[in-house]
Amino acid sequence: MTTLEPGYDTRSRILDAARQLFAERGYAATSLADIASAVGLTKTAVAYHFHPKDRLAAELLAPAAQDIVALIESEFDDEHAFLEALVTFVVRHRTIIRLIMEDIGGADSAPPGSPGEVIRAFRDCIYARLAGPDPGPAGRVRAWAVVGSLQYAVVKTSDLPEEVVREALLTAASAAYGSSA
Amino acid sequence: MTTLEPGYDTRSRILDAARQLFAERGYAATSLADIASAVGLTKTAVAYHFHPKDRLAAELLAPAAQDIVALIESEFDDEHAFLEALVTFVVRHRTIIRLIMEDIGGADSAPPGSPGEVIRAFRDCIYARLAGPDPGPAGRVRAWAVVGSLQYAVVKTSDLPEEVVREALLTAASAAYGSSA
DNA sequence: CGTCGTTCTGTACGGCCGTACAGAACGGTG
DNA sequence: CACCGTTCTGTACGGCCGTACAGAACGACG
Repeated sequence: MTTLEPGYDTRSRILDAARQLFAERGYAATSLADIASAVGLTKTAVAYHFHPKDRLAAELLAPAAQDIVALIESEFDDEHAFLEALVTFVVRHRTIIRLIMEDIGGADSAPPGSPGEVIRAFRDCIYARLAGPDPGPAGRVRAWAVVGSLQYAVVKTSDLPEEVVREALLTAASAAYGSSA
Repeated sequence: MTTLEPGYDTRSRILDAARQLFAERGYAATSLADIASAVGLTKTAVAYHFHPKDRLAAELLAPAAQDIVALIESEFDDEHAFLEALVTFVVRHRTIIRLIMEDIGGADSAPPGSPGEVIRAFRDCIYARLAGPDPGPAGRVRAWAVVGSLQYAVVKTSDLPEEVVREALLTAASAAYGSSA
């Protein structure tokens, strides 16, 4: 490990390939062999670096962790301020947003304390803030519509520059969010 | 088959269970054994009624087929009229909308002429109409946001009455869609 | 009663998955 | 040179998946 350039490290190359494949096909639909062939290795080589498959997801999710806790612990005076922070978060971590929104923690209950548990709590918290306390049917529909718009828009436009997506998404989401009145 | 009550037919019970499980977990994540245990049968019994697993999806998708072709072939003078028709379609077939939007036809290319091919063409057509001809970055983001809001809102509020969801969703989606100006 | 079609069970197969483990290649260090 | 940790290969295992096939149960029909 004389050359410490992180971009050419095998671990980093695996992480990059995994991030892209997870974003395209989802976590469960991407096998270790898929990732391995994308990097030019065997699946056992990938498994050597990331022992359970979960570690791959965990390592990809790690950079977003602080932003997650910042998002759920901060208080926002304006509802629009929260939405803006949420959009910023989603756009910044758009390459792994599918892992957060869909893949990690499906119907099966992960053991308590696992990353899946944390992610689910995060999602519930986001939804609760969007829907507000004791939401009516229209409020529920509206909150889920905002969540869906964030995820889809961000995942399907990964080729666009971050700032462009952020701007357009903020406009669309805040319009949908404020459509109750 | 003396008693022709369709509600108590085994085929119908399998279809109902499959529709619910597909909506909750997705197509690929639901095994024949899951469906079988939900109905109280073995997976081979389910496979007897629906020989390839695809037929299950095909049979669930069939009722929406005419609405699909009606939606992509009709001309709408107003953009808002198209959006209203789209919302109506999505809400009416909300129990299978996940199959259409996500599951059928992922990255792997289905053989031409298969249901997956038709579904993908349908999705592309919907997106093209939402995004308009030669869409800019903001237009792309906005179109995908609308698609995502439709799917999420409809899937996550399956317990609410259809008309309520339709009303609220139409408001939210049209607000997001018309947010360009 | 004998035969048939329908419906379901039991068993088994091949394929893909994640994982485990032994060992080869190789540069660094004594 | 001898030793060692790191990195990767090859092989193999168990588990779950969809599927195939033989046969039991059973009502319908002659």
